This record gives sequence, C-alpha cells and structure tokens, in this order.
Amino acid sequence: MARTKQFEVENVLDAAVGLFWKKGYHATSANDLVEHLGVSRSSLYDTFGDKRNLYLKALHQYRKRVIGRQLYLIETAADIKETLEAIFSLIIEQDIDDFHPRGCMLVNAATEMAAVDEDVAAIVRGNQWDLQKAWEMAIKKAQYQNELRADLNPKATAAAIYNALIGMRVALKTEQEQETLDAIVRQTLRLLD
Amino acid sequence: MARTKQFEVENVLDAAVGLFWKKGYHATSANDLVEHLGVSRSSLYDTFGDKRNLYLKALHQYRKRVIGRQLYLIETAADIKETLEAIFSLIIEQDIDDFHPRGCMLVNAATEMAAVDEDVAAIVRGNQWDLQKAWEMAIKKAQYQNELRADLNPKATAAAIYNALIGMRVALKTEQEQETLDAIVRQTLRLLD
DNA sequence: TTAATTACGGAACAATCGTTCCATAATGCC
DNA sequence: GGCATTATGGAACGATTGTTCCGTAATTAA
Repeated sequence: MARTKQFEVENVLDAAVGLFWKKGYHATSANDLVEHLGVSRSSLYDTFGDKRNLYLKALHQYRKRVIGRQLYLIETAADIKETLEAIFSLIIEQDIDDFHPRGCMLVNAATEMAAVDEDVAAIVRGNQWDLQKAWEMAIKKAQYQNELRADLNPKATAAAIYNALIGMRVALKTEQEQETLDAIVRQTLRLLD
Repeated sequence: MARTKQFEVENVLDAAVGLFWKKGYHATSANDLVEHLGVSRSSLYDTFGDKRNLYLKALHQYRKRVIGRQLYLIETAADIKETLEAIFSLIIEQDIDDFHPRGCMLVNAATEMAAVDEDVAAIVRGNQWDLQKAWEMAIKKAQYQNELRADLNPKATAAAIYNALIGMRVALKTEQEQETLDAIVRQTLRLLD
C-alpha cells in the first residue's frame, strides 16, 4: 500500500557498475551517480544505502554478470587451450579500442580498495577462488580426457593462469602493441604444455 | 639572494611517494600531504605545483628508487632463474606482512589513473619498456652463456615474465596462501625452461 | 474515498576538497 | 646594514564532497 519505484533496481545496479568500473570508487561522485543512474538522490540512498554500500552491491553485480559469463565459458570448455585463448581475446578486444580502457572492475577494486576495505577484499578473494577453482576443474577434466599431460599440477597451473589473466588486465590499461599482447598469450598457453 | 628552503626536495618527494603509494591519488588529500611531508601548504605548491604535478613527480621518484633497484638486479643477474625467483620473493615479502599491502605504485597508478591521464600512462609505459627490455637482455645474455635454451623467444618471454610479476602485485593486495604464491612463482619459472 | 505507506525531487547540510593569497621571516648580494 | 628575493605559516577561498531532511506525489489495502 505504497508508491511503487519508478526504476528497476537491477538496471540501476548495472548502470552503477558502468560508472564505478570506469572511474573507480573515489573518482565517482554522488552527483555522477545521480546524473547517470537516472534516480534521485533520496531514492538512491533509500534503496542502496550510502555510496560505499552501492559500490559493494555493484561489485557483486559485476561478479554475477561479467565474471559469471567467464565462469560459464571455463566450465563448459570443450578445448581448454582454445578456451583460454578465447578468454584472452575477449579481454583484449574489450579494452583495446576503448579510449578509456576499463580493465577488470575487480582488479581495479583490488588495487584501489582491497588494502583498506576488508569487505572489498573479501569480494575479490571470493572471485579469485571461483575462477581458480573453475580453471582447476577444467584442467582436471582435460587431463581425464587425455587432452592435457597428467603430470601437470592442476591447482598450481590454475593459479598461474589466473595470475597471467590479471596481469593482462593491468597491461591493457596502457596501450599495448598487439605483438606484445600476442606474446603474453602464447607464453601463457605454454603453461598447459 | 633569498631565503633557503627548510627542507630537502628529495626527502619530501620520498615522503610523497610513501603516501601516494599507499593510498593512491584520489584518496590522498592535500591535507594528508601537508601533515605527513612536514612542509607547509604554500611551500608545497611553490615547489611542486599542484597535487597532480606532485603525484607525477612522485611516480618518477618511485621509478628512480624502487624500480631502479629492480633493474639493477636484472641487469647484473648471474643466474636469471635465481634472479627471477629472488625478485618474486622480494615482492612477496614486501607485501605479505603488511596490514595494508601497497603493491606496486606503478600498477596502482595504471589501474587508477592511466586510462584518464595520459601523463600517468606515459610513465607506466616507460616503466614497462624498461623492465621488459631488461628481462629481454638478461635472457639473451643467458642464452649466449648457454644457461637458457636458444630457441626461447627473448622478447616474448620477457613480456610474459613482466606480465606475471604484475599479476603477483595485484594478487598480493588480498591475502594469499603461501601455497598459491609459490605455485605462481614455480609455474612462471617454467617459462624459462 | 480515505488512510497508511513509500517514493520522489530538490533544497540544504556540514565537512572537506584543492588552491590562492598575504603578511612576515629569512637569506645572500651589493 | 640595506635591498632584493624567496620561503613560510596560516587564514581564507569557492567548489565539491557525501549525506540528510522535508514537503509533496503516488500507490494500494481497507
């Protein structure tokens, strides 16, 4: 028995992801949010709490949407090397033509916030665990199917792959020569030989 | 024929590095700087220009001091695999016991600023070039001395090593199990096999 | 249709932001 | 020792920060 919201919470959260992703936490002002989310100040605070709370919710949303897709690719991988190469390509294509490459929101969050905000750190850790586990399982599956050498350590290899992908997100923040990017992909794939 | 400065520019710059390194650009306020650098507001602006300018100078100082040491280690490496392992250890030790791990100031700068500040991006790119070139030369030297396989691509391998080191800096921002860190080091070393 | 409840728009808040300005202090050259 | 020059401390600036508050609009159950 009350007025209904004039916006879809999910949509607003997606828009918040877009802003925080591009500019980070500190450089995104409350005014930025009000202007770009199409929701009034009071409704924003009513619905999402303060700025930090909205940021945390945006991080969760990013995991759900963007990382979710990546997890799906890894889990349903037919050929693990092809999948790794494809994910590298996705990441590279996403940033390479952008005037302001956004990188990975969780990597950005890790460097900007994780050291001083335990809640952010926990989200980053959760994401890391998900992705490393997904790679580990995919490696084990590939070994079971005789597509990968049996003496490869699945957990260690997964950690190294995850690590290389993170490095790539950072590298893409500054313009990179295609040759260098290809080299990183090629060398990282060697981890699976 | 004028009053002399009551501070050493170099020392103040080092202190600025300490602040910006730990908190990043946006989260470090002008007040923070005045309080921790022991220099009055007006002297700070007189000597270093505005906040952004001081940040850029601090980035240069970081390259000179911290990265300079790393370059020296790489260039004077007797055993390249040992050197890579040693640098990983240095990085890990630097962050692992810190309550607020600082990571690498240039990695932090890349994710926070490089996309929207071309001057920052240029500094990061310069640093990347220096380090990749140093690794490339070290690899070539090791090949010449028959310590590394001759069919290893020096440039590509250098890029991958640099990339893995960056990933490590980000990973250390959230607490990491020693086992995982060791795995990353071990797998990255395989790039030199 | 009324009553209860929630959403909304916008003004307003104190606090902090980065920066400037000025009067005074200190220095080296003549 | 006087003069020109620069450094310094501190007050002050307007702008922006994140957040709150309030009067009004909209909604639905009764």
